[in-house]
Amino acid sequence: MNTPLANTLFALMQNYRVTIREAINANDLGLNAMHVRCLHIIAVTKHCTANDIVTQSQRDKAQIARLIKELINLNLINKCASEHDKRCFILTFTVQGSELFNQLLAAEEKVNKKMCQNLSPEQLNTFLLTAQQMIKNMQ
Amino acid sequence: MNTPLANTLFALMQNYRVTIREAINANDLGLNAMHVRCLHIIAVTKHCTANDIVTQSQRDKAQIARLIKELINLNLINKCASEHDKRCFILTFTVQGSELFNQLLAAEEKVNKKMCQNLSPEQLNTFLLTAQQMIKNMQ
DNA sequence: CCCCATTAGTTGATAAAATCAACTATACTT
DNA sequence: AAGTATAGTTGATTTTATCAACTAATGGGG
Repeated sequence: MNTPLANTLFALMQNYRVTIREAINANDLGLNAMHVRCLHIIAVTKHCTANDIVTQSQRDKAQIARLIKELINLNLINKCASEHDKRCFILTFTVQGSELFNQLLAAEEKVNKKMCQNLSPEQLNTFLLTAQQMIKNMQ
Repeated sequence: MNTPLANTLFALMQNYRVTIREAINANDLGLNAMHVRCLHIIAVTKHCTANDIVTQSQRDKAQIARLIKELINLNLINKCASEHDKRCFILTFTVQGSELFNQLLAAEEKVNKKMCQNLSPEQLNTFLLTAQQMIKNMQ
């Protein structure tokens, strides 16, 4: 946190967070970061269940259950019983939900573009590789 | 959050957070991330006041007031009235506090070393420069 | 010099987020 | 069929964060 590297990483993340929050403007819709995260997980997980979100997000299942309930109340997702396992509910986007999610993606893409301006593809690639090496180093 | 870059950054931060938490083991001492952050700010700010922490951390002053109270109760810092401005209290480390803070620094340094192994100084430098450019891009 | 706007810090109340534990219902194992 | 594991829900609680009101001190302008 006080090494130049950790400091820079923290600053970068903080900036990213603030910028993406503004860009997404999810607050106005009653969404917080965890809601957004859930939507992402639902989007990339086929036949996504609550439990998929729990394992991918590493959060408490009670918390996830409540987030899901809220997303359903906001009419962004549906849950329908799984045919194979009656304990599970499969989560899917509603029309509204996938519309909103596309807006999220567009906003994120915009922030990404902004963050990467003035950087060459090689620079970006090197950056990514270094970051990935760091991740490996810590495992 | 779903672009490769944002994803990698998130993963890196997540890893860093987990690793540093283990290394620091601050939980055992009753410290959370904000406590640690306060300690850092106190360490780098000469004649640090509660308000310095508020502005540097961007948190609510009520929250900071309570964190400070806790750090005092843990006997890690002292507050003594400022001579120049009777509204202010100057925060300083106790002996215990600076001992603990040095341990924190050592732990952070260790994690930093781990994170940077297998990376050349040039690679690290390029990484830092790119990250800093990104921060600039977002401002 | 005094009034008034500003600033530092504290406190109470409340909201938001996260965690724990108990519980139901279904599925799997043997 | 019985016991164990898994998915999800719910209530209670804890932890963090935020809002608003307040005291006390400062400092500038009339």
